[in-house]
Parts: sequence; structure tokens; C-alpha cells
Amino acid sequence: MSRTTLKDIALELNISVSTVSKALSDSYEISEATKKTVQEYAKKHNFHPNKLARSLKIGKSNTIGVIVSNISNTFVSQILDGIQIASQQTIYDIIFMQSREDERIEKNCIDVLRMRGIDGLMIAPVSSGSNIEELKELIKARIPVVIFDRINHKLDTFKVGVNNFKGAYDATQHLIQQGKRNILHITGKNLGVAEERLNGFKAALSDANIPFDEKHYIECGFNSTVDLDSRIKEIIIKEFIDHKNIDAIFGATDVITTRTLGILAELQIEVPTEVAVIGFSNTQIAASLNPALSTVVQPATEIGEIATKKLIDTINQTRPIHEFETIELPTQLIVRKSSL
Amino acid sequence: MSRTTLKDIALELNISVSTVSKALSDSYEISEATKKTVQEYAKKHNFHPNKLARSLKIGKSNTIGVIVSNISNTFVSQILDGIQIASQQTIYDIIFMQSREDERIEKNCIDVLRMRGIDGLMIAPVSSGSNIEELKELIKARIPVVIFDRINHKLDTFKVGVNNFKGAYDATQHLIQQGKRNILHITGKNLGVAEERLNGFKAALSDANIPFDEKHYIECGFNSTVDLDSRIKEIIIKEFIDHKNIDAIFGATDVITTRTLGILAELQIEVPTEVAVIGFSNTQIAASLNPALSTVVQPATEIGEIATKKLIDTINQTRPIHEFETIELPTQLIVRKSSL
DNA sequence: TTGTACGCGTTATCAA
DNA sequence: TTGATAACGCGTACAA
Repeated sequence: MSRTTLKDIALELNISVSTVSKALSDSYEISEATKKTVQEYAKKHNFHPNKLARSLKIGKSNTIGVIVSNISNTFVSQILDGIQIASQQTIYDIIFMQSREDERIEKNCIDVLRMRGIDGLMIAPVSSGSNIEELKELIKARIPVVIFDRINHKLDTFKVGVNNFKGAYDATQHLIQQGKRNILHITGKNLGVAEERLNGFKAALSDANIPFDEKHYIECGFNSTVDLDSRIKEIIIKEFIDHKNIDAIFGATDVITTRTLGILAELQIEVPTEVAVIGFSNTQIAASLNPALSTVVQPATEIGEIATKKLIDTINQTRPIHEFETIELPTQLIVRKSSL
Repeated sequence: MSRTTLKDIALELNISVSTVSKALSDSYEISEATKKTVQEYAKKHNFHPNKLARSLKIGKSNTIGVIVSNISNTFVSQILDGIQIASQQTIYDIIFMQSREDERIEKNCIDVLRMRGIDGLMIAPVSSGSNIEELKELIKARIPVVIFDRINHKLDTFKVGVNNFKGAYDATQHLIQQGKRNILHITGKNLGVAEERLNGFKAALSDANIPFDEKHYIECGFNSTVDLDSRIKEIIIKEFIDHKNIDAIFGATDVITTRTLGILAELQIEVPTEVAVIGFSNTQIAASLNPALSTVVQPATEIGEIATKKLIDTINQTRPIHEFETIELPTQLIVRKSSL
């Protein structure tokens, strides 16, 4: 048995295909009687209209494409949750794809989604300039694009993310208020948001008249977890154990912060008595950690929801938009035991 | 500017649409010269064939639908990773949807995916009988279905998951070997895999001649995290603090296990000296926890990969399959500090 | 109120 | 080697 079509119903009921089509969409042209017959038949035989054919016909797919780096990242999956929530009550379905931090894969994702006839795209781009031509083309083809999270991307369009400067500033200031003066900032290489977070870190130091020490700013590659681990370990051993000149660590990302905690435990360095720790992190188990981890939390769900709403608004706009808005949501500093 | 079509190219190059189509698919019927002209023109003008039209025509969408309960769950997102990896090198694209543990939403997901013309479906069902009629219909319509993770579902089809009995048995046995005899098993309500895990737990106790105490088996509702937390806390206070008759806890899921750790920290109960902890958990930061958490790890990525391969195989099978296989992968017991 | 005819963009068959 | 034509399933202007 293959799938039921309008034609099948028409044949069975001895009426025309268009009558069936109209009856199912509750058209005013059709009599209540036939509507009822058709709709009941459809329900009984579990008729599902073919979206492909429908989209092809009306030139809209009611689909939104989403490209993220990696689904298996707490922060990202929380954003996806928000996207799902916002799209739930709309006519739009969501298709997710992963770029895996690779511009070529990202290009492929864009192509695939485009071929699928998405009505709009939401993307957290790999880098600040990645696939900018492709994205421009989408917009030219009147497929709106919203950029989220990595809002330093150069494309001129709607953007939704957080105020990374302030988030980093607040975290650093908190450590300073706890009497820490030798703070190590660990961040990632080629991380779009890193620069603003570094700026916030520096600004907080500067405002407290603490000189910025180059040695207390470390960039880690992200090639593999092993690399990341050994790199972090190396620097902690050097700066904390050998030179004894660190009293706090500020991690720039979810992964860095949690890995750091693990390494400190492994090296039997007591948190927060020997070293205080705080970092950007959206892991739900921050409170379950021992010691409970102080974090800069990004409003992930909200980012997803706002981005989705913005995109849908833009899709439904009849005339092209030329004035774009960048929304920077505030982060939230949650102080727990690891930095007290 | 709207999107380019075969027609546009044909018009521009003064050849027929079918010639363009054949040239682009590198047909042997077309001369090298025209092929070259067409392909170059297509590349230059960034032509993307319309997949909707293509799928409609050939009756295959080269799309696989995936339904999971909740993307923002470590274990689930690891499975999705595996699915992505396995599909990467194939012609198939993946569409994810979330059921949020709700059978009606799950039904809606199935309908949407079906309307989208998926060639196959992978699903971790909400419950053991959820939407069984819908799924049967899919199979009747020759759209293969593979069930993963929640392999206790009653539908007769391919299933890929883990051996929950053995995973639970191993964890419990390990605790017993550490000299623990009063083990609390915390599990979830309406959790498909709970029963097998409970059986494994009981079997290990029985094999060590330890009687099973009803009071040491707790089911938690999953309505909200707050409920879960307070329920776990309540039972720990009663059994550990008041009656002092627990020396170990075995958590049945990722969420339960990590929440338990948090609550123990909050109550200032020392792990593992006062209470040993082990549990099913796929969180990547188990090693980063303090104390490092002993876990029963499920081969999530592998589950995703195998399920995907099985599904694609089935899709490409010309004749319907009537003998289905259930693959139960082994779990891995990783002993860390929390249970030593 | 219902039916006919056409087109969305593609592929496949067959004729030129 | 190329092109005309039909068809996939649906929606809609127009005719009946």
C-alpha cells in the first residue's frame, strides 16, 4: 500500500480532485454535505497531504532551517529548545543541521537547506566571515537570515546574542571583589565571542587598577578534548604549582570551565580555597558540582525564542527590510561556592 | 531575484529543459561540449536544484526523520551525533523532531515527517505502546521504522539499544564488591528502560544473597526538576539521615544520578566515604566532577550510528523485511572515585 | 456548488 | 545527441 492522495479520494468518492482539495481546506465554495463526506473519508483513511507537492505549488515550505556548530553542547541544545518552543505554535517546522565548526560543512548545510526550500535560516556561524557570500545570496533570494550566538559575524542582518563584554566584566569584577588579584583567563582560539570577553576581562582589571599580565591570558585550541585538557593542565601546573601566582581562574566557555574544574580536582588543588573558579557555563548541573560552580549563564532558551520570532516576523514581512537590529541580552552572574 | 531553475538555464542557453537536466546529472546521452557549457553556467550562477520538485518526481526524498524526547539531554544529543556521523557520507539528510515525552506531540511529529515524505524514521518512543498504530501504518506504507534507546516498544521492527539488565547488574555488583549492602535504587516513573534496570539491580542483590528491600527502590516522577529534587532529597533524608541504613545509591538515569550528587553535596554528605554513588550517566563531565563520578556509560554515538545504518539498509531493501533484529549493545562500567 | 485545466520544477520516456 | 511531452500531488483561476 502506497500513500493516499487527493486523487485516490476523488476516485473513491466519485468527485473531482479539486473538490476534494477544496473540501479539505474548508473552502466556502463547497457544500457542507460534501465537505463532511470528504473530511470524514480523509480522517478515516488517515490522509496526509503531501507537503512536498504543496510547497512546490505555493512556493513556501513553512520550514525554517537551523545551523549550529554542534548539537551535543549544553548551551546549543538549550538554544534549540528555545527555537522549538517558539516554533511550536506556528506553522513552521524546524530542520536542524550541524556545521561542526567547519566552513565547508557549513556551506553544505546552507546548500542542502536551500534546496529543501526553507523559508528562512537561523545560523550560529563558524567564524565572523564564514560563508558570507552564500548568506548574502540567500537574502537576495528573499530568504531571511537571522544570526544567533556568534553575533560578531559580518553579515548585515538580524542578530541575537548576549553582551559578552559585560558578562566577562561582571565575572571578573566579582573575583576581584573576593580579593583575587591574580586571575587567569582561559579562552578558545578562533572563538567568535572570545575577543569581547577578553575585553570585558581587561576592563574589569583596569577599573580595579590591576595591570593585565599577558601570561594570565591563555588561548586553547579546540582540535580535541585531549589537547584542550593537556594545554589547560600545563598552564595550571606552570602558573599555580610552579610560580604560585594564580588565585582565580575565569573560563571563557562551558567546555573550558568544566574541564578546568576536573583538572583542578585531578591535581588535588582545592576549590575555592586555593583557587577560585568562575566561567561562562550553561550546564544544568553547575549546582550539582562539588563545589557548586559559579557561572555566567547565558539566556539560551531566550536567545532561541527571540531569534525564531524575529525570523518569522521577517518572513512574513512583505517588503524587504534594510534596517537590521542586533539584540544583546544580558548574562546572569550566579555566584556559588567555587568562587567564594 | 528569485531562485534559478532548469528553465532559466535552458532559456538562457537556448537549449531544452531536459537537456539541461541530463547535462547536470552527467548523463551519457549528452555531449561533452554541452555538458561543460551547462555545468559551468550552473556553477557560475550558483544553481541549486529544487529538492522538493525532485523528490516529488522520483518519489524519494532522501530524508530520514528522527524523533527523540528532548534534544537537551546529554545522552540524546550524543545519539544524534552518531546519527549525524553515520548519515554524513550518505545521500540522506536528517530532520530532527522532539516529542517532549508527550504522545500527542509525538503523533504530530510522525504526521509532519510523513507529510514531508521521509524515506525512513528513527524513533525513541515516549512509551512502550505509544503511537503504535501510526507507526504500523508507516511500515505498511513502506516507510521503514527503526526504534532506538527505548527498545521495549511493542512494534515489531528493528531496535537498537543497550542491555539495561546487565548494565544495572554490573553497577550493583560493583557496589556490593565494595562492601556495600544497603543500596538505594532511584529510578523514574514511566521510564521504558526502568524495569530492566530494576531487574538487573534485583538480580545482583539476589546473587549476593542480599534481600531486596522495597524501601530501597524509589520511583520519581519526572514532571519537573523541582519535584525530582525534592523527592530525592526527601528519601535521602529519611533513609540516610534518619534511619542510617543506606551506604550506596544507584541512579537509573543521567538526570537522577547527577541531581543526587548535587543533593548529597547540599546536605553535606560525603561521597564516597558516607555514601557511594554510581549511576547510568553519559555526561561528559563525569570525570570533572568532584569526586569523579562512577558511571554506567551507554554507547550513545554507536547506538545512533548503528540505527542509522540499519535504517538505510532497510530503505534500500527491495523486498519488505519480516524478520527483525533487536541489537542490545553492552554498557561500560567506569569506576571512579564516587564509588570507591 | 462542482469540475476542468494548468503550472510549480524536476525526471523519464520516447521521438526526432 | 537533443527535445517534446507527460507525470509526481497539490492549489487555484476560470468555466460549467
